[in-house]
Amino acid sequence: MMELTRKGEYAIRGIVHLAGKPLDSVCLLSEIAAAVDVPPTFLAKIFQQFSKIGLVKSFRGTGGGFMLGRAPENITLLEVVEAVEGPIIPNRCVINPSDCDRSSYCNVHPVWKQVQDGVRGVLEQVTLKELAAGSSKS
Amino acid sequence: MMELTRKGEYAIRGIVHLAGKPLDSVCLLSEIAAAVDVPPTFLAKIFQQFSKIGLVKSFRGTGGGFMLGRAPENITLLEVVEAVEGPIIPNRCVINPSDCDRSSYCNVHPVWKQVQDGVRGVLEQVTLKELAAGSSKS
DNA sequence: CCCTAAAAAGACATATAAAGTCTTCTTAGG
DNA sequence: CCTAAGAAGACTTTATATGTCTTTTTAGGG
Ligand code: SF4
Ligand code: SF4
Repeated sequence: MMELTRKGEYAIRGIVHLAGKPLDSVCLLSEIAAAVDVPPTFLAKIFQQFSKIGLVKSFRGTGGGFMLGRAPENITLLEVVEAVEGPIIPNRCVINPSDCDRSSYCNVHPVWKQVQDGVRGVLEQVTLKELAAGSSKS
Repeated sequence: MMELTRKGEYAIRGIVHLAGKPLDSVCLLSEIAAAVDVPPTFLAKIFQQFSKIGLVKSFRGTGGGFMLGRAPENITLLEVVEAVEGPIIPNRCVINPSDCDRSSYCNVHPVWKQVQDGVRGVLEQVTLKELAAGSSKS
């Protein structure tokens, strides 16, 4: 359980690859897709999501492509994951306690909050800069 | 992401209910299902899984039913969850690094191990005894 | 102005997994 | 041998994951 989807995995690979590039260099989607071994059409969808929330900047037309929206040290893995997978929710009652009648007295409920905080805490400590370290090719 | 399935949620509810009963009392599946608001046929499947690994003991025929396999303070939430949901795997490379060519140099890989350990750590600290506290009726 | 290169958008298709049901079989007590 | 349970497995339905395809928009260059 608790498994990251392919989409999430691809998203991370893609943006980490971008983070390994020099800042302000525009990168073709096709180039990224090939480098990280992801179906280009699928990665396109993912980068569109990134673009909407500003995690990456996109440029259309000739000479277009993608670049990182912010400095890699200011983008956390948590942001990336939540951008494409949605919030970290170990159980639905965590985000919406009224979903479950039992939430008011349930002893399990707080455990899921603890799990959520734990996972978020780990992912929040990791930045794209660290993740890209060592994989910078030109 | 990271969401527990209904099956997992039901499993917890069911076994916690059982843990709230006096030890050595046999409990009907139908009674449990009604008490925790789960489709009886579905809960049956879940308890069969529990039974196979000894988390609960089952008795067939007239006067049959289920009872907890061990004392509730010796059963952790982690065991219950993993019994029905399988191991906690934030990403497939965690359980089988050879799945991914990149695992040898990937900087993301260790983060998922950290997440895994974190989640397991939380769930391992919680026992059925604590979860059942306060919900003992008869 | 037109042609081409690129991303954006949305409809579509397929595969897998989750969620639940149904039927038949086995076991045990009375 | 009849009835009350759980065991087992096939089956169905629904939702999600994993893509693909087509069309549109945007931008640069001749
Ligand atoms: S029973 Fe408890 S853990 Fe389960 S959904 Fe309700 S509040 Fe959450
Ligand atoms: S790229 Fe890294 S995180 Fe992703 S599957 Fe491979 S080893 Fe795991």
